[in-house]
Amino acid sequence: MMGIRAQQKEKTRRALVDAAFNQLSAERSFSSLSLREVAREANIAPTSFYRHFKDMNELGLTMVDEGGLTLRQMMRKGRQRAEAGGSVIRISVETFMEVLESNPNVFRILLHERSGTSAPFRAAVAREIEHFISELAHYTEATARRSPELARAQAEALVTLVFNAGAAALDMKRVDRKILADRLVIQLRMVAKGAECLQQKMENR
Amino acid sequence: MMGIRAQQKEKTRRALVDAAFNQLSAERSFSSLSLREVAREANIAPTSFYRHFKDMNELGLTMVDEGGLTLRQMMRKGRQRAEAGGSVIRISVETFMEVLESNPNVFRILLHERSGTSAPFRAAVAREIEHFISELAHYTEATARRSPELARAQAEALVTLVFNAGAAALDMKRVDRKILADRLVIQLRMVAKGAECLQQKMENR
DNA sequence: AAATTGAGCGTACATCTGTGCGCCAATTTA
DNA sequence: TAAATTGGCGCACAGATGTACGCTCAATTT
Repeated sequence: MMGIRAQQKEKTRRALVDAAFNQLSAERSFSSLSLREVAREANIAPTSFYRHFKDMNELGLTMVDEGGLTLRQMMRKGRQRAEAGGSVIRISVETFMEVLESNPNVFRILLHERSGTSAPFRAAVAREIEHFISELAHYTEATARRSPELARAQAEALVTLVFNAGAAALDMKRVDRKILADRLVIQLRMVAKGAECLQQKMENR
Repeated sequence: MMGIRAQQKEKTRRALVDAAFNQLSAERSFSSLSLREVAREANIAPTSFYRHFKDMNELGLTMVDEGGLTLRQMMRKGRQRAEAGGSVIRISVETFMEVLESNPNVFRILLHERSGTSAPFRAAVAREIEHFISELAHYTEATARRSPELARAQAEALVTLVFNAGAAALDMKRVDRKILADRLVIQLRMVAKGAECLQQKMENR
């Protein structure tokens, strides 16, 4: 059991993380947040921030980690739905868009810091996305008898397209998001179909 | 003819733009530059900055415009080379990587501000990239008899993959860039081949 | 030759930032 | 019950930032 003291600490720590997430938006990136702003939003004194995080970077990396968690939950959800049958691509895109919509700021930090100015951040995001890619590559390799290299290239392309669409979808209204999602499905099918063709071509010689 | 006075003005204006470009790096984005830093690097007083730009945003948009110019020059160069024959995809990727290598900071601002926090910036970059996409879509529509919708989706996918690879290539050594470029070529072929298949499928019913 | 213009500078100011220091009060430990 | 720990606070400071204002002086116009 957690002492009343540790509970309170955990509570304000969450308040800090939540405050940071809540300040994110289309026009506000994590790196543009100041320690004081976050502390203000969390209703603590600026100096109290240090009781929880060494600096803003540490807070940010914590947030990226939570993003990774969301990503993995999303994968699980997608896999469950796919088991019920239907177009894997379509189901995956739908799942992605749903999760994106209910956790916009989690994706904001992932998508933005992926190409941000902090090497540790980029590495952390890359690591999370790498999960995605390798899992996908493994799946394709197994179910479609794809060669490892081709499976890898295919998975990368798919993930690139999905995340890119995600970044674009973040600031769209529902209607436009639907159009985007439909186009994304087509693009993913292109990659899948094309990979299949390339695979056959390689086998026939 | 330009008076000696206008010449001098143009000269320090360029100094400002160049100073800003030169400060960009993997760990330094445009939005993290301060007016004073840029002025310092350009060897002018901070307040003199205003003789040339209303604020940092205006400077940034100027830089994005120059980026658009670079992009269009790249397209021309690629088209010329492609006329000589050979794999269009491979030639395009090679051209892209060359231009990327010799103008890293031009691409930095394009690639970063594409998903940045300033709506005007995002719009400006999107406009430049849209050139790319529509030109490519038109080309595919004409030479491969692709339907407009499919051509558009295909072009978008291609451009997404290319620019994404470009962002990743920016901070790589030459060797890794080569590997990346080869994989990119494969991915682009997937899209091209897949689009072809989808097109045929649509026609056969 | 005289008057006007304008690029560039220095000073100044209000505002914001991160963070060191010492205190308090409540919880935890001894 | 006494002592130690620690989350949270206020104060204070140095440094950086954007920008308003007014000056200078060379180029340009009249």
